Amino acid sequence: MAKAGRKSSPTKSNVSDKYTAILRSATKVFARKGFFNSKVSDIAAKAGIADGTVYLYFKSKDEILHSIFDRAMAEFITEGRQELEKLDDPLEKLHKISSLHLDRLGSDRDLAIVFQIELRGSTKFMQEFSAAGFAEYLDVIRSTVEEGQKSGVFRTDIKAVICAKILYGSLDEMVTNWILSKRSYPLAPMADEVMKIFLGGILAK
Amino acid sequence: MAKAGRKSSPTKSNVSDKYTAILRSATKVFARKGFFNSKVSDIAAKAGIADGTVYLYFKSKDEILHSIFDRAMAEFITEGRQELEKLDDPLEKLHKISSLHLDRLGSDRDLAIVFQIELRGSTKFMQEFSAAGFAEYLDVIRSTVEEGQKSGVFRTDIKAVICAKILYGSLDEMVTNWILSKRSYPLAPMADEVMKIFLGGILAK
DNA sequence: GCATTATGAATGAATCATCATTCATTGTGC
DNA sequence: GCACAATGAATGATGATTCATTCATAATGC
Repeated sequence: MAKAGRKSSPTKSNVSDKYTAILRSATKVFARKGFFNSKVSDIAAKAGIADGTVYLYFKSKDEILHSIFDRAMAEFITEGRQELEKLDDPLEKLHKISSLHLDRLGSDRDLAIVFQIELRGSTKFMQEFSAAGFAEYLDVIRSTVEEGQKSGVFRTDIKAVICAKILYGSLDEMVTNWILSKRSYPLAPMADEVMKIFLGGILAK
Repeated sequence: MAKAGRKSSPTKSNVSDKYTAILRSATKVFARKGFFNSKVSDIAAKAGIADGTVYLYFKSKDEILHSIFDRAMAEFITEGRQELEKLDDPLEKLHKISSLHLDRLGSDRDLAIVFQIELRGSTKFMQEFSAAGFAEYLDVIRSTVEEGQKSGVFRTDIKAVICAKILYGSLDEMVTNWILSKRSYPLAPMADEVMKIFLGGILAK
């Protein structure tokens, strides 16, 4: 049973069509049931294809999760770097990082769930994740902070690595909370709130 | 084959002995291989008992994970409240929260791994977690911040909930990083670093 | 004290369900 | 009618859970 009639499409398109259909479908299924509770047949069903077809595009269930991550992360980092290059002020850069982070995950709840929850569901993935994109991401923040310290905008009596972890941790927590919350609210605006505190601290002057 | 001779032990002790032995062993196994990749037989083996015995103490593998969490969280919250009652200054309270948080997890790596990684490995657990102790924990932080706002120590132009999430997120990130890092360093001292930034922000004056 | 029986904790082999993965078969475009 | 994509039923492995059985100890009767 095909999803919907599309037989006529003259382009031989569907080659990579199906690839992304599987990724999309898998993201939804993983988000809803968790990686280990998701059956490959669920993914296939939601993508409107047969179980076996999945294996024409992916070597294993694991590889699907990896691909979801690799794609999203690569895209995110690339786009991020581009945006950052346009800016000079380290302060503006940090702002941009925050809003990109929340924008991106805030606009795709399923992807956000896979990132926040499933990707961490095993130390195995975590370590691969950690080795790959994550460290890189933290490093972008860190070096931005250092820039700001050199230029005198930021305090120099604190360690840039710690700052980076704190900012990342704060954003991350915003996302996790947003995912778990029953109320639905826009995530992106939280960037300002986070920055307000991250920059100025919570002490009264 | 019994583990080792112990026939002579006169106390009938072992009743709850085995219960905690299983919990301890499970914490190790879960930490090392992840919940879904851990076999009940691994847990039993490490605890030095037969597979079936596990089911005399726990209804299911799930229940083991739950118990690990329930125990640790209850203990943590109780101890935390006690410590906080001794203090008046909201600022000191936040400090105490941070160091308790990092102390506790920093002194039991396996438990930390289960908390940071495994517990979040499924939205199911996450939501239960969220409903139970986690919300409560966040709330302790939030109300402490509010206290400080009323007494004038903290800025009033920021939302206490956000502050709470930021502090929690920051601590959480410190723990996660510590777990994933190959270098081993003491976690607890990070509390000061976090507080320095959380309180004062990163902007130069 | 000694033999005899009862208890229930502990065992671990067997059961049973669940899926990831494969592959013989069918369909399709050229 | 070929080359290749897609199918989905069958396969095989895995591992949680069960349960008939063992056995150390305790209780009882003498």
